[in-house]
Amino acid sequence: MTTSQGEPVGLRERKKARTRAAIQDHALRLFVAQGYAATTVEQIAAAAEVSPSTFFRYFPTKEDTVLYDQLDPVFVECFLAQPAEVGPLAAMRAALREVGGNLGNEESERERARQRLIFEVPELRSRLLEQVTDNLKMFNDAVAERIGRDSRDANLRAWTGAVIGVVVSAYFTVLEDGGSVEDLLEQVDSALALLDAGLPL
Amino acid sequence: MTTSQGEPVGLRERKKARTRAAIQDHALRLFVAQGYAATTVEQIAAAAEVSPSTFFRYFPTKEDTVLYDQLDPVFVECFLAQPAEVGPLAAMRAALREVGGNLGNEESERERARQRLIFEVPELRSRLLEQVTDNLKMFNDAVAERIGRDSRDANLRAWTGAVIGVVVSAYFTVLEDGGSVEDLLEQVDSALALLDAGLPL
DNA sequence: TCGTAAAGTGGAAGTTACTATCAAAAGATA
DNA sequence: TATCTTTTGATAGTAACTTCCACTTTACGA
Repeated sequence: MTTSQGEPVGLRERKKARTRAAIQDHALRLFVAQGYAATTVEQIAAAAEVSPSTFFRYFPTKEDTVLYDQLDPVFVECFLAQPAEVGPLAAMRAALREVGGNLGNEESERERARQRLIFEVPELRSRLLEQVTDNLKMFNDAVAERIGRDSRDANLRAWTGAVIGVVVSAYFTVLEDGGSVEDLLEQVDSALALLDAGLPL
Repeated sequence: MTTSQGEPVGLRERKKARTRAAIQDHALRLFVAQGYAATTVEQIAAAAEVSPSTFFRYFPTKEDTVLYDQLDPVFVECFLAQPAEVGPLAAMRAALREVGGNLGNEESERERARQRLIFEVPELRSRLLEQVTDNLKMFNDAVAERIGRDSRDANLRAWTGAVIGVVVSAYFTVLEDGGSVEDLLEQVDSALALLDAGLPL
């Protein structure tokens, strides 16, 4: 009961995926409609037609319904798939464009709502930043391997830190101005270009 | 009932300051002794001999007992006090050295415990990062004024983002290795030196 | 196809962080 | 001393999680 890629797709897995998606969809919908804090887990569970216990089996916390990002693994895969001769910054920018360019209209709108929620609700914002530092570690290791350098190299760590810092800064700037997902990609990309040019002040 | 600086120092204020310090001290002590999650607000309140209601009047959340940083305003003041001809990066490094060099032994030990807690407890970590992005904004504005540039300048924003990113990266690297507060200052400083040198990869 | 193991679900009961309210106590002021 | 303001503690609540157990549904070998 597996695909050619080896992923199991039995009835169980499909049902699980559907339940998970239903919970997340209803959660986002309710959050947008009546606010994050004002929406209880019980309401979400009721809307998704599962019990509260089941809710917590799918999402460890209420926050995770917003933070769970389907696009993230796609981006990572895309980054790693870039040809070896491309520098790490260029590879990142290419991956960004590829993933961002393939967003359907509905997907883009949903993602925008998600980003707004994260930006506006302090608890979500801080959790996002935690994810970012986790990604910093993974990014650092990936780049280390890519350019054949020790992952603990101080130069490298400073550089990856700068990359992430630049991205976050651009990200928040766009969200402050209420920009779209497309604006987000554009601003992040040009900020990375500045970094590539040696951060001329 | 005020000093020559105009700060009120009545019995009330002094008692408040003492209560605040007592709560934070007992909180940190208990967290270190028996773990953050295992310590309840009731226990902290009991140890500090106040009611739980009073606890929440002094610290909006349990997290804040750890996150409240007495050194932060000192650092900001120190940064702003640097002579105008010093570049922003050099000013930052100077402020870092000044504040870090004046730490007493007890203060240093307490700070180390605080940093370890923040690093090890996910909720605290993510809250810290939120603080960092708030500081990013303030830092950006301060630098903008310092060098006479618009605070929304994309170049500037990318640059300040990079600075903060480099600092955070160094910070986490040291904490991962269980370093002291002195190691922390040293690593952050040399990471900033790398940034100053154009982040040679 | 049937029986059994495994996985998923719901319900109930408990813990704890946090909020709101209000009356009593303590400090400031005249 | 008398009064006015600030601070405190007690009480009662809400909601996010956790734990545990009995029940149903799905998977799979015989």
